[in-house]
Amino acid sequence: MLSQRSKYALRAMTMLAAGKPGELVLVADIAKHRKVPRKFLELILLDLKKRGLLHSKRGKNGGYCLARPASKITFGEIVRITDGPLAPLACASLTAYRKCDDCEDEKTCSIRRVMRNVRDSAAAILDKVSLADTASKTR
Amino acid sequence: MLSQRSKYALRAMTMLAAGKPGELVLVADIAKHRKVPRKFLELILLDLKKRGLLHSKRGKNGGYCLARPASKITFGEIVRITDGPLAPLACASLTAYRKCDDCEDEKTCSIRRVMRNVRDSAAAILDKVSLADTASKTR
DNA sequence: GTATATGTCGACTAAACTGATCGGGATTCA
DNA sequence: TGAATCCCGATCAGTTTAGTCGACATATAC
Repeated sequence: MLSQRSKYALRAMTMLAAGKPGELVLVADIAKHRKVPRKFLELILLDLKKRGLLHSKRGKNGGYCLARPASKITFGEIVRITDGPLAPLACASLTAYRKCDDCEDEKTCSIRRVMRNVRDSAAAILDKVSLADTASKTR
Repeated sequence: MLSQRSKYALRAMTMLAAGKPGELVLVADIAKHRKVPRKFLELILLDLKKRGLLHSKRGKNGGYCLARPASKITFGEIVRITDGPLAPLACASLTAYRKCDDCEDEKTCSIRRVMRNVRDSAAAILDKVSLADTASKTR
């Protein structure tokens, strides 16, 4: 299950995708419209910014906007940033591979094989769906 | 990502599936061969038993065995017992549906729609793969 | 320059969860 | 009886999660 963090991130991003590209939106506005605790949202947006998904401007009339066109930001990216790898097992992850501690033979591990399939099918969806695919329906 | 619990459960179950049907196996043996902390494994097996996946016998010459043919026990069942619903969001779950707190219109929620697809594709795999599919390769 | 709005950031907290251990109880068999 | 074995409640340390607080940096408007 996705963390609250991830859910909030997705909500915020779909809201930004629904507006005009480049238009700055206040953290407070996102928090209000998407029902996200304000201060918590700040942390999440900051993180998304550091990972290159958002731009921000400080000071008066500041705010956040998408760093790229909505069509170039996928659900997969957002989820990986806020929740970590998609794969159910680290040894089945592409973006965050790590060898199992106790598994001798990765090649023949049927658990890994199955989980790799799960990962692949999740990635096939999440890495294809972009914020643009949701923008029209979200407002 | 799957919890350690789930990983241990899957390892234990594949081991039981690899043996003769109905043959009793000691917790201690599973713990040893699958490198799972013994006491922790007891809890997990007990849980799987309560949910109808395992049979056990107490006392001398006791042990655990699968409660059904390996072909009738799926990865999906095991994961749901040890890790909860497959869906990334409760509102996208079939077996553990719960309405989103803050989502007004489920019908048009694009986040939900995407996550429902992810759930469906994961379930399509995990509910189809059974322990029998792994048994031959696991020994 | 000053005031003010706004993002930035580190520290902090309470609660829940995770992974695991301990000690003993109940049951079965020989 | 006694050894083997599953059953079970209590406990625990560490991590994660969700969220708050307060101060600071920066930009704009005046």
